[in-house]
Amino acid sequence: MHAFDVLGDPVRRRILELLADGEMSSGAVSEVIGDEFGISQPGVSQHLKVLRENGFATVRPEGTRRLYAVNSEPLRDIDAWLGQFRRFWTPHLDALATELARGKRERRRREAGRDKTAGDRAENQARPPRSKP
Amino acid sequence: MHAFDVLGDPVRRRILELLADGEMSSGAVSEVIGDEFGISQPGVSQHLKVLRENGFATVRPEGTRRLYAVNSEPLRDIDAWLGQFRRFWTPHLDALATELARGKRERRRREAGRDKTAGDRAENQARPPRSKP
DNA sequence: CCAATGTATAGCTTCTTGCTTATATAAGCG
DNA sequence: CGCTTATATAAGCAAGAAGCTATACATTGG
Repeated sequence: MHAFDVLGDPVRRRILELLADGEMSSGAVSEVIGDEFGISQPGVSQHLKVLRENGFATVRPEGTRRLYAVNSEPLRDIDAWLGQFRRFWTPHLDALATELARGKRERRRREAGRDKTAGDRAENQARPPRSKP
Repeated sequence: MHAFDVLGDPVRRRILELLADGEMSSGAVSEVIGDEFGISQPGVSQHLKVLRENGFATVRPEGTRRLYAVNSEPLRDIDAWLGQFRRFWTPHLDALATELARGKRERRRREAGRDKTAGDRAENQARPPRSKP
């Protein structure tokens, strides 16, 4: 199962949010999730299993309980994947300068007289700014 | 459909990667994807529809073709959600200092003599570093 | 050892999704 | 115009995922 599939489920996302505040027992998670989403203990347990098996969470037995905690590695992978798009909303300063000086004007010219469509969006024309100019 | 579900599919992720290099016609995308994943033109078209309807891509008709481009907003949303976990792998400097001075030693003491288990992972004990100490 | 508590697994059902083939729409060209 | 090319939609099917109930396993306290 791919990392993105794991995060595709709202219950699992919520569980991770809970774990982000520190370790939590399976039971404690079940209670909150059961409350918020109305699903049974086995249901939650299965989600925990998915998180576990895909490296999003680690477990530590403590007596009869099982304490879950976030493991961030897969999240970091996702972050890395996202990295290749990050330039779309955090352009480098020089790229931004180029944008302002050249792109916008040119774009505006092309659009003159047309009605407002999706074509307005910056990334529609944006070529990737070279990383090392 | 949630943003994470959209990215759950490898074909859609790949399409976004293609679009990240600039606009591409539906047909061009279909060709590459069909090649790489062995799926039909309608199959690709449906994926493009999902990307479109969920705001990951915009379309611009040009003659008989349809040019697709990345729209980064939903990606930014994902990036934002990921933000609440980013501290796990990029601790603030002051938090890092605290870590080094206090956490590590304490942790090591607690672990002394135990066998190597999942408990070794930093985030297992990690409480969220206060954002503004 | 037994019962109680905490947690996980099994087996089943239902809903969703990602394909496929076939067909519709739409623009360009002779 | 009608044909071709580019793209989208429709309908149907198969696989997988998420939920449920019932049950098994494990630790602990009496």
